[in-house]
Amino acid sequence: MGKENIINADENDKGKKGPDFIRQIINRDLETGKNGTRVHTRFPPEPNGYLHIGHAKSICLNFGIAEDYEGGLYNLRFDDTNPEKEETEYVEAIKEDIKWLGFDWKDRLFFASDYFDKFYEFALELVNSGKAYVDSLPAEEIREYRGTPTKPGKNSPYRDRPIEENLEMLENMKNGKYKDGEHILRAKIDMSHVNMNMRDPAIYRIKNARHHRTGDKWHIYPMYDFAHGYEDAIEGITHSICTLEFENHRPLYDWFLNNVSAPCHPQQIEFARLNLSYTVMSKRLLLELVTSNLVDGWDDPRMPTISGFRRRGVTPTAIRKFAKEIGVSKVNSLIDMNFFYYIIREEMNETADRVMAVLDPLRVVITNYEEGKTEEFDADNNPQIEDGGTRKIPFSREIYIERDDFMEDAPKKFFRLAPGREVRLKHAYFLTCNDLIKDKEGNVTELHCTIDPETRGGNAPDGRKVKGTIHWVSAAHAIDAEVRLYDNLFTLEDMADMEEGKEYKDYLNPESEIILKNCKVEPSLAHAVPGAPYQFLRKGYFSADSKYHTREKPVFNRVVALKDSWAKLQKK
RNA sequence: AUCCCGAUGGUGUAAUUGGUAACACACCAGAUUCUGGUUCUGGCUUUGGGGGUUCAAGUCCUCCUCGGGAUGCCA
Repeated sequence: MGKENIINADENDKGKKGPDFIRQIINRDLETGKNGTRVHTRFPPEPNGYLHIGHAKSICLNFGIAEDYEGGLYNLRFDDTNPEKEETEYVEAIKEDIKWLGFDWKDRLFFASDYFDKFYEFALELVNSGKAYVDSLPAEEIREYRGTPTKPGKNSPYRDRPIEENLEMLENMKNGKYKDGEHILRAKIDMSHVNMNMRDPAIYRIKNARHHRTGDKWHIYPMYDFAHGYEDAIEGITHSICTLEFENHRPLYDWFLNNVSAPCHPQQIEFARLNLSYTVMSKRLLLELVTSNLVDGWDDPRMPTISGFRRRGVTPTAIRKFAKEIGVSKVNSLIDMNFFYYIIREEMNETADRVMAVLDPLRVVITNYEEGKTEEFDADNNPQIEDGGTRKIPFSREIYIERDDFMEDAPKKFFRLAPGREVRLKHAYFLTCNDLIKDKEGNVTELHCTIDPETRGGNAPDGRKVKGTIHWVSAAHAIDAEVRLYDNLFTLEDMADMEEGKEYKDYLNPESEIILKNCKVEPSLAHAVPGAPYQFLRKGYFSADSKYHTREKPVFNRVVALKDSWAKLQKK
């Protein structure tokens, strides 16, 4: 049974890639029967901020692993051991984001605070076996006593406090008899250990603070290192997957489990957290962006948060695909944001309905088209899908085209509209520009063009070709819309490379959000709902903004631009 | 400085665990196209350095170099 459960390259990834190093470890454990046939993981967020794409990687890893193995289980556990930083608001937001990603933890929602009583029993065990003591040194002195990586620390004068006294003081700590920081419970390990984490680490600190779930019951709160392994053990976690910065803490994780009567001993495995170019993944910085109103909340479409990407129009499947494709390793790496954009495009190319929207309108009068006349064309919704269906597009004498689809002095390589040149209006007619009208400043304000009636539907009976096809909307039928173009939040590829003396705000991209208020979109977009992807033909993938979009005042966000080889050519 | 971890093309991840270094992205060139999108074809570039074991090393050993982490009563 366990053997059949083992993931190999063939079934996991169509023979392309072998299992990642974590799944290899699990495969081995299954072979040796280390945990029987069980595979049980968890995602343990601290409810002190919103989830970002880096958390999504971790969720997809942890929960994805459990889903991969027959009978695998995964828990959602809030690691709420620090009452001063955590809030219920975040708990709800985190649950919503994970659900949206498509994971269902069923009845396995837990809180570290549910285990506070058990933690206390474990602490008593440690005290009773002489492996923990109450220290009364002030924080600064504890720091001094700890030494440095090159100099060993020295024992606290309170290190050999009698067990009975420790017990009594711990009880008093618990009951709120002391002020914050007055005493601390520490593990008695080794003050000269080469691993600083092992130099008598803190177990309980006094915080006379109200906890979002346990209220005023506790006056002491457990430290991460002490609590985390117990949380895992209590839940029967088999593989406790965390990020690289906890590698130095693994000996501690194991020490705490080894020195009490823990129900089992999960294995901690570390992987490299996600770094994405042109953005930051630090909760502190993201919180700062929000509180200083540099962005429009945690779900600003420029934010690398799950809720930000959701509002922008990214789909959960794209995020999951991304998480899978970037892989897992122990190397600190920087993923190119363009790779994420590629994943989004790859999906939306298949799923997004094509529509026409003119972002920067230029009026075109078709001088040989009857005034007041309207006709309709059938337009395919998605050429990638066989039965993608069609919709009607109205056409009339005055239309809008994209301003940069016209050039007065056009180079040879420019395949779009220019005086005397002919292009195709997508789905409609061939169009030739005859005249242009300018304002006093010399800006082109209107084009006078003619269509070839013979080319109705988009093809010429005489077989002549046009180099360019452009999109358009009928002026009389267009819907006014606001369109927001989003781009990278920061201008620096690797935000870890910030120059000294500068702060991350110095690298904010002023063009990360461009709001266009005079856009003209085709009538079918009247039914757009947030989350549904559209391809604005030749422009990019867009979705209605979940915060501001209304039927009366449409607002569309650009999820990602289309590849643009003309723009690339121009740069040369 | 000490300890821990890591190093495979421009980027990210593989390599049947000692047996032809591959997949994707990016980039370049061309073809196709009623989206300068998509699709297709071709090209480019890789095992950080020295030494060793072996018939055979990206993989094992050793030294070096470089990068990251660790000196919270944060997680």
